[in-house]
Amino acid sequence: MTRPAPFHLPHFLPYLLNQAAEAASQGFQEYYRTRYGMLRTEWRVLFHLGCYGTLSAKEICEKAAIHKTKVSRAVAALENKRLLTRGALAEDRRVEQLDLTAKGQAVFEDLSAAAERFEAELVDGLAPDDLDRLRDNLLHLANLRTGPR
Amino acid sequence: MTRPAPFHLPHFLPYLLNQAAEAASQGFQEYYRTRYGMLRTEWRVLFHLGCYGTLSAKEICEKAAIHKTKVSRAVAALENKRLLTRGALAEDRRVEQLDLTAKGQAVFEDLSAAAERFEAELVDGLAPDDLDRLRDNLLHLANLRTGPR
DNA sequence: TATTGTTATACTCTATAACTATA
DNA sequence: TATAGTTATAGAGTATAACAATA
Repeated sequence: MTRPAPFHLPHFLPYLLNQAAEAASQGFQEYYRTRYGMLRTEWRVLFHLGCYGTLSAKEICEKAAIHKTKVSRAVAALENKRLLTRGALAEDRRVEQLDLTAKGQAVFEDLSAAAERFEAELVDGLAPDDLDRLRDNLLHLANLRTGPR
Repeated sequence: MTRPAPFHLPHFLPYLLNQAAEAASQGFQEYYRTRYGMLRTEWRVLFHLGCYGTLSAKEICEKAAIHKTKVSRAVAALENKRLLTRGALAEDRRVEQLDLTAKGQAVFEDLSAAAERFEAELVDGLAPDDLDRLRDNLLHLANLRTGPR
């Protein structure tokens, strides 16, 4: 009688990645939620503008692999909080140029400093060499599929 | 004038982990959803019973770090699909022993074979040595926090 | 009183289709 | 016709509190 090789759940990459992602996001999530009442897509949009400067919604969609409906709602929420402004683009009036306000910039700076602190905690137990490889490998996995989100 | 070090979003571990986890889960998720109409917590519960044998709901909660309300609903769904049975425990009648039915076992075997195939695709571009380290590092990150879920 | 498990509820997240306006 | 962005809606995921039954 043949028995199938036993499946070892804790080694299954999609499972392991989800557990690690949830654990790693926890602290930062609580920070931006309680401190600024922001949701996940909101901080992501804010960080894209903070890191890359002026962008259109579509450019954020492409860079972050987030669906346009999610970006649209996040932009509206950030606008209500006075963290960004929309500017018209003369050449193409369908496009809106998004920019952080001074307040948005300040929030970005606080959040990115917090992000650095959380990350420092996370990588505390990892060898620097491991960390580089980890990032490379995660990036490789993330890019295996580039679909709508 | 001092400028803060620029924050590099694609290197931020919680972000990178989430992108990788989503991309990696995609294929398998579609498989168990379209083929068996199962949800995320359902396959996780099924796999715990398939991998470890008879368990109580509480034991699944602890092993998988899933909140008891989610496990409760997943167990009810799997029971409706005739994939598991509940048995009373004589010593403590609050506890229910959960076991896969023959059908549940068959589904587990099909899904775990599918999981192996998806994982093989994922790790295709990784050096075997990298993969071991990756698993170790992910496990380390996942265990930094063990909270309710 | 504490524990196992269920139910109710609300909020966040995701996915899709239909829409407006501009091109 | 196609593109940028919005709105509506439903389904999935998460979190919490209140509850029943048993210990």
